[in-house]
Amino acid sequence: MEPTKSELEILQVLWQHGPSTVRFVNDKLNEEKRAVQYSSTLKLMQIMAEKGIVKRDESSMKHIYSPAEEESKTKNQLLKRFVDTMYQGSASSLVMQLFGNKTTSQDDLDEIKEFLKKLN
Amino acid sequence: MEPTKSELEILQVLWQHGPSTVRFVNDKLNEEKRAVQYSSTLKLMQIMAEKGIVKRDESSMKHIYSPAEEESKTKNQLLKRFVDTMYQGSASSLVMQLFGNKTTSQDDLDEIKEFLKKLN
DNA sequence: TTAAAGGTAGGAAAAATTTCGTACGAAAAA
DNA sequence: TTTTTCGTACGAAATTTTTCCTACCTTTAA
Repeated sequence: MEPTKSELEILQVLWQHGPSTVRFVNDKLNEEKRAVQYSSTLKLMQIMAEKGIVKRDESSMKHIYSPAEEESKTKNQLLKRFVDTMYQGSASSLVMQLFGNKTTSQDDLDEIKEFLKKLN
Repeated sequence: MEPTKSELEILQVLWQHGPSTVRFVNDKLNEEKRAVQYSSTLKLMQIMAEKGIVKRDESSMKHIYSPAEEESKTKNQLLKRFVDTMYQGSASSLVMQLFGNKTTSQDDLDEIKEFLKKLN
């Protein structure tokens, strides 16, 4: 299923820090993103559990949440959807746009070239 | 400002077909996307005009709507936001993901390699 | 000149998403 | 033991986004 914007923020935290409690996620959101009440984050994560976006380990009192799907799988899906809607499915169009963009750094370019070299 | 999902659909039509009437956009949406009432599309486009996402030529009875910003500018913004939220701003991560993605066609990959070669 | 077709405006409702107050239980500290 | 702290559950409200009904005007066709 499609994570919403806020749900994606929570997934980011889980991807970055591994399985976490609501408290931990909420702290990270407040540190890194914006002020949000504990009960809001809790509610959202409960909803995500219902939807099957995250799994929940209830064995201890502090429930531990983790992503239901592989990070790469979810990101691939979202990337594909983005390419489809924005570039009619043409990945190369996206890349050209990316590097026509002045804000994309030389470092990024170098990194990709390195990556491509290894690919052959 | 941030176009919503539905607003983006409308922008697509305007980008693809140039300045258009509500009727035309609504027809395209129904052909290409999903069933939607004329008055819904009208309302949305009115809102987009208020927000300044599109401009409106009211000189004739049939108002003509056109994107307020260049297609490439808007897409760049959205792409940048996508890279920032999904890949911590690392464009190279995105491209690597693209190459790992089975849904990206070989032709696309070749084209991207070609493009990157020419870049330096 | 009247009827029909096609246009805009605007409000209200519906749906989706997000936020948070409050109740209540368990654990930890006093 | 009592109080305080920290956790979940749940409902409801707020906000944002989307949909569409209806009124009313203009143009076109009969």
